[in-house]
Amino acid sequence: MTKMGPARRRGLSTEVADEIREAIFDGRYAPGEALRETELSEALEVSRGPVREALQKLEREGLVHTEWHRGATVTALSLQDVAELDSLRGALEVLAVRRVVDQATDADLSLIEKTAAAMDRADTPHEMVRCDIAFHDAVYAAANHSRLQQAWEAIRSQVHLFLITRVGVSTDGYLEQIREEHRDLVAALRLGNVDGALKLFAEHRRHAFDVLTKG
Amino acid sequence: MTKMGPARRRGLSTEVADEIREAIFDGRYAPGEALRETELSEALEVSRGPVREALQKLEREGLVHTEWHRGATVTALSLQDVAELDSLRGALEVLAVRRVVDQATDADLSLIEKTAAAMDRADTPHEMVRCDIAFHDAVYAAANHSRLQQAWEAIRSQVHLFLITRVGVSTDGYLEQIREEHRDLVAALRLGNVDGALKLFAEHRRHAFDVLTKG
DNA sequence: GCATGTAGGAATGTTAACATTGAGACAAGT
DNA sequence: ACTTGTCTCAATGTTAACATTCCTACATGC
Repeated sequence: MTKMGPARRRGLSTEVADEIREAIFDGRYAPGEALRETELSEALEVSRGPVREALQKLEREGLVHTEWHRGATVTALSLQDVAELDSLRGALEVLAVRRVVDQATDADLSLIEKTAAAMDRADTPHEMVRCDIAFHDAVYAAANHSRLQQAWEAIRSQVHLFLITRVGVSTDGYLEQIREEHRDLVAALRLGNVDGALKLFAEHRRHAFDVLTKG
Repeated sequence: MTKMGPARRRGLSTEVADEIREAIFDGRYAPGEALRETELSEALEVSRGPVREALQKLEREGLVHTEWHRGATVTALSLQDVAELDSLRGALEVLAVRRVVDQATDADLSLIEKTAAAMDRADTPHEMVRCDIAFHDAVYAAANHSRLQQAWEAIRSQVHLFLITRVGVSTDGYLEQIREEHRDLVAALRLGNVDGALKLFAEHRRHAFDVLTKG
């Protein structure tokens, strides 16, 4: 255990980015909609400088798309986009799971377990999506690989967006099924069985992906 | 063949980023050195706005590291950093090679071949590094996967940096050896043998990595 | 009617001035 | 000698005004 963590300031652009990101996840900005700098700067009561930096940050998360002198629009994921997310996520998770099984500490695994347990207290699909993402965050954190984590963060928000759209076609037993899946994932990681864990993670992704292609 | 490509403007920040990137690769800024906004804006004769955006862009490439109110410094790669680059690159290349073998067009393969052939005209190690990077660029481009390409771009400059440092410990037959390796890689992709190609790419990475750990 | 040309306006790109922060130097106290 | 407090100043964070670009609507010509 470290006695203290870093106490760095965050800056306005970071907070602005957080605000906008939440607004998008809440549906206050729909996919394809324009994010005007002037509008945002007035609403958040900051100048356009930090807003521009925030939009750049969101662009590198793939949440918005910007073009020269045309401003930013909320990303609208096509079927091909979702397929790309699925395959890239697969490549990253293989590495992540391998490292977790190989070298994760008991404290790391406990943290992952905690995020899985938090799903029991989620009663809305939106809450569940947050927990799902938090779970994978914990897995990548346990992998102890800063660049891998960075690569995950570059698609994290897009996966979040995708999972939210999936909520629209979710069935009744959906919440409980997700909870069970994650319990299995944790168990596999605890056991240290690489192949088994990889298989379960692959199935987990497949379930998420299939719902969209079939629905 | 497309008759015309997009004709988009680039903006100052993009050009500033290019300038700084080249300066770093040329060694005009050493790893660990500070990149002052005021200094850059005066040297490039632009205001600090575009410089800030450029530095943000370079940060997402991992070429510089910035902290709150402390400015940007050129990334200094530790041994662990290089190990991270190696493993992440491996995960990405597996996906890339699979897709290239599966679905690359003949035109794509020709482009890859061209970059490998360009190595014959490279006589300095620095030139060779450029060609090496260009080769892998072509592979990722042929994979036809925008997010995979983006993930590669997030570590591309760091790999470039790493390969440049390797130049310092290169032996005599180094240039010709690299050329031969890439000829083999192209041949494997042409043949469409996934496992063979994957193995060769893994060896290629291993060669680069070993030189540093042993040297 | 369709294509082309041309203002008008709104949004982004860029700049320069102002505000805030942090690192180093130096002095005083213990 | 080592710590602690203060000061200074240079660099970054933020702001608001200015310049440029693009989209829209309307007019013009065929």
